[in-house]
Amino acid sequence: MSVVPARRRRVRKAPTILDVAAEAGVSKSTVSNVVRGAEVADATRVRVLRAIDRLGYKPNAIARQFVQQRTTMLGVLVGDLSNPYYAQMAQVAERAAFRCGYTTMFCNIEGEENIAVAGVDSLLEHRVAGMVFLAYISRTRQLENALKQASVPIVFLGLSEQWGDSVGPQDTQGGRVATEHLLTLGHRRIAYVRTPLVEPSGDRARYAGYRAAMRKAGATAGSPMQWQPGTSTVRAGAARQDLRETLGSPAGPTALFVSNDIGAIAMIETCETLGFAVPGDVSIVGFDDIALAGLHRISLTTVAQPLDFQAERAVALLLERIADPGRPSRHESVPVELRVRNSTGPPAG
Amino acid sequence: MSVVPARRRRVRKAPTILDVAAEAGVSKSTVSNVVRGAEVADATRVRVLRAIDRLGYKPNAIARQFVQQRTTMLGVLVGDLSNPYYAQMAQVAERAAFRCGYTTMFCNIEGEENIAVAGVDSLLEHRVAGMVFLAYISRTRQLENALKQASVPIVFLGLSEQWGDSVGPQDTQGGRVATEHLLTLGHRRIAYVRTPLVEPSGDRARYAGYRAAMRKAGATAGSPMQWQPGTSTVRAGAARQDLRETLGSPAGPTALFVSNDIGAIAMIETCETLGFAVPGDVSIVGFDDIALAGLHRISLTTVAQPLDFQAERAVALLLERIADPGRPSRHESVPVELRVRNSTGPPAG
DNA sequence: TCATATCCGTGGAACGTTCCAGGATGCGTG
DNA sequence: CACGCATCCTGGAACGTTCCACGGATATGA
Repeated sequence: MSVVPARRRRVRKAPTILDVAAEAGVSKSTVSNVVRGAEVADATRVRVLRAIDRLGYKPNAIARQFVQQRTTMLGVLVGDLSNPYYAQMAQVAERAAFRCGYTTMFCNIEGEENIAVAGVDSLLEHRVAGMVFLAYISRTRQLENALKQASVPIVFLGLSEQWGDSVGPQDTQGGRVATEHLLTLGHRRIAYVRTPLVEPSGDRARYAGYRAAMRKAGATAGSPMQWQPGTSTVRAGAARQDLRETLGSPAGPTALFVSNDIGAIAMIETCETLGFAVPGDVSIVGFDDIALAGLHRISLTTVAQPLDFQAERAVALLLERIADPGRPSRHESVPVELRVRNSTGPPAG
Repeated sequence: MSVVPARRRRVRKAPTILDVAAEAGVSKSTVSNVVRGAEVADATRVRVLRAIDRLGYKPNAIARQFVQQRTTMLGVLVGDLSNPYYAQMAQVAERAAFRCGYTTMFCNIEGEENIAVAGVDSLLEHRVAGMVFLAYISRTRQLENALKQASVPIVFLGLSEQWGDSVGPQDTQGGRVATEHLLTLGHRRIAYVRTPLVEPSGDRARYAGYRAAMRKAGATAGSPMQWQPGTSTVRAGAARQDLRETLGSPAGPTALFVSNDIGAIAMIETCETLGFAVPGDVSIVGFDDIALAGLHRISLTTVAQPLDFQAERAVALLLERIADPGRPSRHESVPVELRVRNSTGPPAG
């Protein structure tokens, strides 16, 4: 009876570097060197590679990450994957990361803070090398703390942020050109419509652009109308208004600037359901230029922001910071561009 | 001068279980027990929890996974996140996995086999506990091998497969009801249009349903028309045809059954660009019922498959198999339902 | 021939956790 | 008091890799 405790048996245990070493008749270090692409004499290398092939060895990334005390995983906190705005950025970010040898862990936060906090925790427990924050959630104290206490780099994508790195569109400029487009068409009563689907700071900047353009043209800027897609009432300040009445009244807006495309498309739907033609009775401008906006049937005039480019930059910034954590934080804002389509036209009458 | 090699120093090293143990005055095992929720006397537990809080300790999932020789990560191979069909399923799958304590690693394969193979490799190196295959790529030998050699469970989502588990829609039934709908409207010349955006086996089944319905009604089923969205030519067998001529000819189809919604919506665009009204000149039916199809401006008649339900089931099947690898493989096909909207109507004349 | 340099390969420590056998303590019972 | 038992905690081994200092050949130069 052996005193040595039997090695726990497993079904079809995956071969390790030691199995390969034995098979090839070299030390584990040599196998490690081959796998990592370090200098090894050619003859030895092929011997090892053959052994790897015979055994079907796959390096254990978990063990590697464990010993190296760092991972090649990025975490992505994404607001809502079924929203094409996020989906597209998420996709590009994943591709960019993969190209650089990083895998990507996603966490859908669905606009809920507690999920977001749990997601951050989970990502940190998995020791991701960095995080991409790609969400519109209005960050409360708890989430803010969770993010700030995280000892890993964070890049904010689609918005600019005081701390960490960030990549976002030129929101103010975008708000301005959208509004100027409507003014040029002859509109004077233009409303700014805010939906919950946009990040608060970006929203404020877009509104600021709108205000600036209105003021410059001598038109009166209204306060933002809050709108929840799917409903037909809006809130302006404390007052609730019925959308049908608002648009139907003689003093009502002839054009709407909705702060994001998903909201703008939903607004087109709602307006038409209420019997207002777009752009005949009301012109609508969006923001983002998601793929959907370009469909003929939709044809939304919008402010295009280069989603792919931003996602690429975000990953690039993140990797730079991972490589050099001491680097001062960077904030990139990328130019936007008006895309005129068929949801806007001159005001009626 | 000390002979003992100095422990490599790191900036702000994350606290480990040992730091917590020292802080709380207990052994590392006790801390481990607290963290894992094992039985620990209440007094000790609070002492440990306080220490955890003071130090800001976060369990190291990498180390845990390493010692346990298994992870709580699922890999998802997704065809194309910017396609809402996948995005929605991916989102639901991620949520379901997260609820069960699993994190999700995504890999966008973008329809390219070599990316898919590299992605599978990467997921396996990270020792994911299982994989969800959510893509339309036609699997060539190499990818097929990579998947089969993977020693982890795989579930195919959105398609049925001979091996592994799978969850998919009742494709044949769906093809039948879509076709019957058009027949009922009075169409006799109905074409089946295949785009590269659908998984081959699902496509074949939908076509089979179409054929069956046509035969039963005494109409002649054509061979599938291959169509690449964005172009205006189709291939039927070996022959290339111009879409404008095809639809314009007196013997041309009065209705199209496109095998997926993204393709169907693109087809509406193309038809209208070519001057054919939908549904006036040509009726179009899709398959999937993505959110987009329900927009007023699109209003696509389509075969609805419960995407959320399928994604949930796929994760459930995967976790069951992870828990019991010996379980016989399961294939679930879920019922579909015709959703009649405004892209179909009686044939012209 | 010896010293030195170069080239390749090796062995051991370390990473942070889990798991398990067993130790310490306290309590009830014969 | 001795013993058994329950309760609670502990220490060590193991996981698969990387990294580093070192070792043994072989070549080079004096």
